[in-house]
Amino acid sequence: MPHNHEAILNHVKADMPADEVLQDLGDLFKIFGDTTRIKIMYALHEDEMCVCAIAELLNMTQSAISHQLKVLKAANLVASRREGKTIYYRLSDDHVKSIIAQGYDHLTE
Amino acid sequence: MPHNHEAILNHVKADMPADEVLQDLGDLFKIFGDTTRIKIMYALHEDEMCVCAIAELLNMTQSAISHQLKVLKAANLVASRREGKTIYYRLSDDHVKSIIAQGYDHLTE
DNA sequence: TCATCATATGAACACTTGCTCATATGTTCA
DNA sequence: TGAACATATGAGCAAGTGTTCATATGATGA
Repeated sequence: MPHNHEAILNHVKADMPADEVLQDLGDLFKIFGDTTRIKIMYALHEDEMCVCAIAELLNMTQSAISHQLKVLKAANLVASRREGKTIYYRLSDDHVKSIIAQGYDHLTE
Repeated sequence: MPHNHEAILNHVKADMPADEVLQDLGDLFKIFGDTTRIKIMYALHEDEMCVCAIAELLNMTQSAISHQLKVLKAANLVASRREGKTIYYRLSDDHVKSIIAQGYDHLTE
């Protein structure tokens, strides 16, 4: 007969967050899981930047950057302000920096 | 004429990690960007578990779990030990917990 | 109001990804 | 050695994702 895990399962189940929370967590990290978005967030690390500057920095299309900024904004990872024709993007809070830093730590060990 | 970003670009470029590092960072977070893997890591949060227990907990195929454990192991996020026929998996370091915790913080604000 | 710059958006396509199914590997015990 | 259990693996497929291309929206200044 297959072995039994009743004890462990009951214990772990009790500590498990709701499915919805875990789904949201996955969705959040999915956003960090793309090099272009990582680069954008890194670029905004110290200062705000306009869309075309980011595009020039990453040597990518304005459209591609704009699409990604939309994703980042929807996840509350970046915020923006308009100044004339130009729109400046910045990181919306410090979690971005901490998350990336933790990831970096894991890599460099 | 389009506006100029020379100053900002030079500044940001200097602080930008190598492309390879950013690629690795993206690849790492990509692994956190899946609900099944998040659940597995959460399940291992406190204690090691064998494959079939995880499968039972998540109500998923043994094969599906095994495939994901392989991904997690390749990224050094989990480690395993054999005990007879059973193989127990555990988190390989504390970064997993910190990364998930940071993500959780971002969500609950 | 018209031309130009800055950004956003939608459709389409190539590429990736996670699961399933079938099967292989590895271990134990009789 | 063979049967049963635990896990791993490979191929295949449906669903998701990031970029491009064309075009739309919005703002400025002449």
